Amino acid sequence: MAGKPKLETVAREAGVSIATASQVMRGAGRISDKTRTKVLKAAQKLHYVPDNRAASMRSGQNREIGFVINKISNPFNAEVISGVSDLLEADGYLVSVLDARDDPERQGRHIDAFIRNGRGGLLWVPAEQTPQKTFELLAAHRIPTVTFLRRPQASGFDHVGIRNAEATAQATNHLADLGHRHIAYLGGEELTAVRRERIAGYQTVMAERTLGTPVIWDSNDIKLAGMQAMMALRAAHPETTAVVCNGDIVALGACHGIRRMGLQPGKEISVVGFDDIPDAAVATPPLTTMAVSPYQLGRRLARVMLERLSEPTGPASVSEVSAELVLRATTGPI
Amino acid sequence: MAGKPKLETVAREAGVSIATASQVMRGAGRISDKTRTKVLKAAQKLHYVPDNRAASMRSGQNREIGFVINKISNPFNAEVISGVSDLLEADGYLVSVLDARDDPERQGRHIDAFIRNGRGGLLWVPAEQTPQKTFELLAAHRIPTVTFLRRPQASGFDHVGIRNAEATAQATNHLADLGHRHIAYLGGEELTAVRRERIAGYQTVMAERTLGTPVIWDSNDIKLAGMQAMMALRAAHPETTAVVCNGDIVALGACHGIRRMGLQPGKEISVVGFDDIPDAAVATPPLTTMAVSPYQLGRRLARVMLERLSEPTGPASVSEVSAELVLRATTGPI
DNA sequence: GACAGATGATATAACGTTATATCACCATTG
DNA sequence: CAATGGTGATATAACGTTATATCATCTGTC
Repeated sequence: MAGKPKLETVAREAGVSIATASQVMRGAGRISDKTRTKVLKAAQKLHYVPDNRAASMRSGQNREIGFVINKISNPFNAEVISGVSDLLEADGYLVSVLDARDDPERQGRHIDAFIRNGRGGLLWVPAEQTPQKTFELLAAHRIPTVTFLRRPQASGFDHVGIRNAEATAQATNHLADLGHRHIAYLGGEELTAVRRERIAGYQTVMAERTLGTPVIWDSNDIKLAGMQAMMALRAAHPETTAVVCNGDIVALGACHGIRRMGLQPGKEISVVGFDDIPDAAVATPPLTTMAVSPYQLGRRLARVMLERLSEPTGPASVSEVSAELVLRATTGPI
Repeated sequence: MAGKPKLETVAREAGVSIATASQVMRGAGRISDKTRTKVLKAAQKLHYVPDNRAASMRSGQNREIGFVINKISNPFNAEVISGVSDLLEADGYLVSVLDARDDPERQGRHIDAFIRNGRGGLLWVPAEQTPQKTFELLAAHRIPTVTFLRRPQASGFDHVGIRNAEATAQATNHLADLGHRHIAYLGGEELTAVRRERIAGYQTVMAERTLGTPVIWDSNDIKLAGMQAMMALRAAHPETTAVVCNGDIVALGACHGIRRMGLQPGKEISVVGFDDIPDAAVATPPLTTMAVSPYQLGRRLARVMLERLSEPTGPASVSEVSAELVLRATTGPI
């Protein structure tokens, strides 16, 4: 029971060469049934666990996939992770998650470590303000990379995302159809790529249907902030009767704020969320929202990665998924 | 711009030996300032990134820490992860998260891959029904391991957890002090180690203060289930005027259920949660709960890991943190 | 029975680092 | 001036795999 058993230990125990033991362990080459079982028995007896570092270094292959994400606690992300790992694990890959918390510096460290360790592929929601350098690094090292949600400011990367503009346009149209004219956009803080797209969809409809002047109101992505922002927005623009929100968390906060003001979400003020997080359906009142199935999105992301891995040199693909309007109780006629 | 630059490429560019380049890169050995800058310049020019696999294989060191967890979306866990990585990253470690989703088989695969890749240390919330084999594997490979929250059924592992029995006893006492006698325990499904401890604390107080007969009611750990469970519990035991919950999510669901029945949380029925997740403070009404700072808990966890890493052979330590009763609006006199 | 072609096993050189030992050189000292 | 000791650089052998080439041995065929 001295040091860890290695291939050599197993080979000696089974009375074969290292090369043979190696071939048995990974089911390659031509090996007779007799020696195969001999080696497997020896490996089992010694509790042999192969060293992936040596293997991946020599073979240039690594079935470890990293997923760099920016808010691990977001239930939407959690579902995406489930979808991603279910599909990739079925193919023998392992997915490990790194939370960059939207800090480009932390993200840089993570990606650096990722390259250092010769991982097999990277799934990545690029942080806002990601320096060009990071993209170049990944390209230079030819790391199979699929960006997610946030379309990178660099070309040559596969991408899976949501049709954001289309979705908020649909939400705004829904509210306009109900008779609302003073519709505000609530949530988000900086002009992230995603938010820019969503705001664009909202503004297009506001202009096309000649509704009230667009109002865009910032809010941090937590419930409490959403509540305060809703109250401040209403104070500044009392004519507002509906809000399109940047996300469900803010939307739920907004509903809370509406009740705080003695009004009812879906009556005096209508609210549409985005994401359809689990809480949306059980909130009081249940939230009308733009839904994309995060689990399915995760599976799509995994599928794109598998394609990239099997065809490392093919052209970059971009696939975008439509969101669906889920009608619940927070929207109603004016 | 052919293959990836390696130490040899850098050394040649700088006109020194590989050994010298290696020493410069990791700041070891005796190197003159002149050659140091020469090598660093060459490395920068070539965009050299060291290969950690080779380094860790040779040196036997790896500053990658894995965190195997069971519900990545739980905001409590997310905060723990923040605390853990903040502390460990400051020491040059990298934390990657694997979600086992309480499936011992998936967990086994993750830990297996972890060992294969020779990671530096493991932070681990053992899944329920973790086979003894998994513990033995970790012990045999001498992986620095710290278990978290769930005390393992094996000895020799460092552990960081919460004083569960003490906490639920405090919650129950609080309700009893307010005059409640028929207090139920709501939430959880199987007799997990954590839940067993919490129920024990509840039962002890129920017996010591000769309150009503203890009622334990199962519920899945999602809001909707908590709501339904509360309504079913009340139907079966109409005398119940207070519930101690297994977690905040169930507690929030329970409050929802109470309102559904036309009653008010904190008036007709009191509710105490557990965890103090962000939503607890902003719910209507704000939730009384047993709080442990997950961020601080994460830092504690990281500190124990650092100690273990610096002292691989020391005796196993167990440290448990007390929870604190946070009074909000869901508890009141009978 | 000589030869081709399978079949099964093996020797050996990588993969890219780091640790150890060694070496050349120069300055100091008695 | 020989002996000592410090400084800066290097050669070399690991670390544990896998890929390639090679080598016996056996089977069947003419």
